[in-house]
Amino acid sequence: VVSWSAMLSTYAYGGEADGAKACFESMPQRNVVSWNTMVVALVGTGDGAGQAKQLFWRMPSWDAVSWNAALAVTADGGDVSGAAAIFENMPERNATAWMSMISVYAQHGHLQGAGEIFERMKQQDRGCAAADSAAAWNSMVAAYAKAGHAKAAIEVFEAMQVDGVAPDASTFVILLTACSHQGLLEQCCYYFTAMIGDHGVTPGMDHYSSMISILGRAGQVDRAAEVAEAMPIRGD
RNA sequence: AUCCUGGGUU
Repeated sequence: VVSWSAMLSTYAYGGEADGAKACFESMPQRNVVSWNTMVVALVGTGDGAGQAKQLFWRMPSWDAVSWNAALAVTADGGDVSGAAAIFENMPERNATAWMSMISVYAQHGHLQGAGEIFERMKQQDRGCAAADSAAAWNSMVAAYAKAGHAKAAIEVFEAMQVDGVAPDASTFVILLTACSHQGLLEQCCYYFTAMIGDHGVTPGMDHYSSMISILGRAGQVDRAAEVAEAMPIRGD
């Protein structure tokens, strides 16, 4: 079952819905992972969302991954309230569910909804993986960043540290680009430096390219070149 | 083996 499911996900990855279907149907046995993989495989093909939803409801049983997949499919169709309904009716909410729901709201500009989910997560899930993970906070930082509220994003960034959660590499990618979109050049440089010095995060290609593009847009070609020089590896 | 956070382009 594991190898068949692995094969199935290979089809899914390549966007080959037909191959995935054939594979799914010829499997000797299917478990919940196979079903989940198939549901995801259908997404992004023609009327895939509808088919994925149908398949989802035909599943013999669901796990947390299944529900999250259904949530994602619904949200991709732009159906925010539908996604919210699935979220509310999920038997179990893992870290992924919380983060997905936050980002669904954020992507549709519903900052308040995102904030409410975030608060609920912190209350219901404290001590568990979700609320303590940088990723969960990242989705909230990103929510504000996306809305163009760099200042609020920075506040969340600071709040996470007060809560004892260490920002990770992704946090800084979000933060740097949020500042750049707001034209907060000096803040970018500040956080880039702090990231390395105070947080012990090694800058990756993502961070370098953010910095270079920010500096470039600000006309600071010399500083952009300096950053590029400092890269340990050759860039793209 | 399957869902999920985050940037640049859309």
